[in-house]
Amino acid sequence: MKRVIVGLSGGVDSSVAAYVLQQQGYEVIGLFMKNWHDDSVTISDECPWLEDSNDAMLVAEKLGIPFQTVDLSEQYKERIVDYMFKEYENGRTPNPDVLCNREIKFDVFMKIALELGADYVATGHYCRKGIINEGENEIYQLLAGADGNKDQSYFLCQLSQNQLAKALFPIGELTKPEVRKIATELDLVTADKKDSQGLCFIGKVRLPEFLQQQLKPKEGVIVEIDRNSELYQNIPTEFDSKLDELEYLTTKKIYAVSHGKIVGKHQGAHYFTKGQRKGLGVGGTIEPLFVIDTDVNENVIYTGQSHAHPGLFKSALFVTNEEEHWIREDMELQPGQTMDFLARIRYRQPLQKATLHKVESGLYVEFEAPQSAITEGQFVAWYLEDELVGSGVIS
RNA sequence: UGGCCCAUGGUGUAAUUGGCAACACGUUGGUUUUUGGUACCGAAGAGUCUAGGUUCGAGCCCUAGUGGGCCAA
Repeated sequence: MKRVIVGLSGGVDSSVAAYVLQQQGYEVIGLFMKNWHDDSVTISDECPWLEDSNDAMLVAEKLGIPFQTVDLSEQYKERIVDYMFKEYENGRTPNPDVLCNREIKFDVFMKIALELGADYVATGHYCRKGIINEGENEIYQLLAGADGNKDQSYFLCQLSQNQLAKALFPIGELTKPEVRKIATELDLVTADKKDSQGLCFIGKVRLPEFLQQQLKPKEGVIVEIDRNSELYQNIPTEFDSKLDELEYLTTKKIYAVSHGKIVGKHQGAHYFTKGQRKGLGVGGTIEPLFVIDTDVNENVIYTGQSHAHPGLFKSALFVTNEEEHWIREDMELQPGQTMDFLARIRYRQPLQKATLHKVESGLYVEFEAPQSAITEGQFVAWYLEDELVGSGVIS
């Protein structure tokens, strides 16, 4: 009998995942990871992890499976929280949950599970795993969950073949309503529990307050750039080569205070991200103001009116070699190669038609339609049909 | 110094040319969402610069003051 260790989070999804594994004939062990215990930055819910671990235990009891708890908060702090601060400090916007899966759940946690004699590690993610038999080898695929509304493959976009080899996603074929129904029929305590939101393990936090632990507030100006600014005029349409065009499309606009007018003040440019609307505190405009760029060196925030402001859109992005990742190693493009994919730059975004251009220095992702708020530090993930083929950090 | 114009919620504007102040943005609460962000729904904010006056009744009219802008010299 194969042994599976399932990461019980204290939510419905992982509860049902454990049950499904049981039904499939695995020897199931539940393991709860505690990754955070500083509730000073969370919003409400005095001690969320305590309640979660208790729920996880009750579910394990109900299913009659062994249950243990591991404390990974030290590793979480080193690998996720520190990374977050570093990225924000550099004016980028990190995606801690993608990293959490790569570094914690499918690395630290997975190693612990394997040491405990597990053959597989399972989680309650809405995604599926496919296997292609290639002679003696198996190639693993990361596929979108059957529930198109909950598909969480994006958050697993940084997994490797080795990690995928040992992973199981028991609820990937189910929809959220089906999962809830099963939990209700089994009378699990988590059946009606609200879906988790916000930072995985930390929960909902007020980000500026959280960041202020390390990034000190610093007053700066907010500048509004007119949508008809000359910065957006005279767009070349002819290029000597495709590479020139891609380079042009991914070049960042260099804004200066003199390009617009000062409309307000902020307490730190690194607390803001591209595409952000709330929190600027600047009123009096006909249409809402969105952040189109932040300059953490000069500590200036550039904004523009309306979600259709030209400063918000770009039709291509670049990923450096170091930050390019292929789940399907066998499909990795070689310099000079080009291929059409479907891509998204944030969770739950409808897939967009895009073309990947591989060059010596990295990878260009060119979208058919211009995308709003392509943000440095976030992940772009590319798909073929419902298979996530690769991903990278936007630079 | 003379002349002209303006003064409304946090911000920008509106109010059938006298009948108890509207809209947008912002703020805030919630919903959606295992990142940031977005989107959606709701709420709270002014009694109209100050002091007088006309009127049944004034943000809208009159007088003075205060503050700001413009032209002239």
